[in-house]
Amino acid sequence: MNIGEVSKRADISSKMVRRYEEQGIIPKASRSDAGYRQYSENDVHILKFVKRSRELGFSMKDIKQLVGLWRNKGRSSSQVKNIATKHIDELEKKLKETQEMLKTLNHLVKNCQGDNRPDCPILEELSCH
Amino acid sequence: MNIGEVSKRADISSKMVRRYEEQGIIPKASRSDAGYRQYSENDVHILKFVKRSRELGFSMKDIKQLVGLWRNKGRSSSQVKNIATKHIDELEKKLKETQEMLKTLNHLVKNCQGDNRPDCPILEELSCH
DNA sequence: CATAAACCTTCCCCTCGTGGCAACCTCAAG
DNA sequence: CTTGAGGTTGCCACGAGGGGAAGGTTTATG
Repeated sequence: MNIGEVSKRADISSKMVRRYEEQGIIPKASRSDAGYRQYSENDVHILKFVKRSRELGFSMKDIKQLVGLWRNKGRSSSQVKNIATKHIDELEKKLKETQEMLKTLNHLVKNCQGDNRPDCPILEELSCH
Repeated sequence: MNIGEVSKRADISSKMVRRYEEQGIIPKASRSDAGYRQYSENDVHILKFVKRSRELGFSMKDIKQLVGLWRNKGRSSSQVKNIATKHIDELEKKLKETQEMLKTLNHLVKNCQGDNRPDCPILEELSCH
């Protein structure tokens, strides 16, 4: 299987498949006589794992570890849980920050007429704080 | 006022003050004989405006427009409101995405023992989907 | 058989907001 | 006069990609 095929199957751009290989997240692909990367079903499986992990917001650093643990049958589930828990903490922090921003922004927008006049409480707030 | 002073007053690194100037977000500072950038109270004010806008998550592109509108007395508040509303929409989208991730992650972590055994529903989910 | 389209390779630059470092210049105090 | 603090420019890095050039390969078609 060439990179285009594996890319379609895992729904990851060829570009990123090459990059993941560089970063050691997926094993180095063997090459055809012409130097084309060759992939197996197993590679598709790994790439889907990576994709799903990205969808859950894990960083590439985390994913590298997760793939390692996934392939290591002697892992302990606590290692995986630690990575996930740390990630949850970070996401919750971001969530709170975003909620704070939204709270302020919604309040500002509600008080802005949005007409042709220049008076604008949004600019007021941004300038005075 | 030199860049270090204005940087302290607005709580923005000197680096970023120079960068904002490059990007045309703040006016080009005049220079002393030695080539040092010179700032006024007004510049501090603009930089604080930028800082506050960043804290509300606006992009630099948005901020450039906001600063322009702020300084333009002939603006209409609808222009400002449009920028803010678009930003709110984007933040809400991100918020939902983060909440979705957290929902899944919390569910997974709850079902993971986190012990010395290799069995791990987190890896299961990541690999099978 | 030749040619064109589709595919692969590596390499470099762009994003966005920021930090760090190097090399060099200037200013104020001891 | 020297020293240290602070200024100047310029380049490189992050993370997670995207875009595209320049060139080699494969495959289908006239």
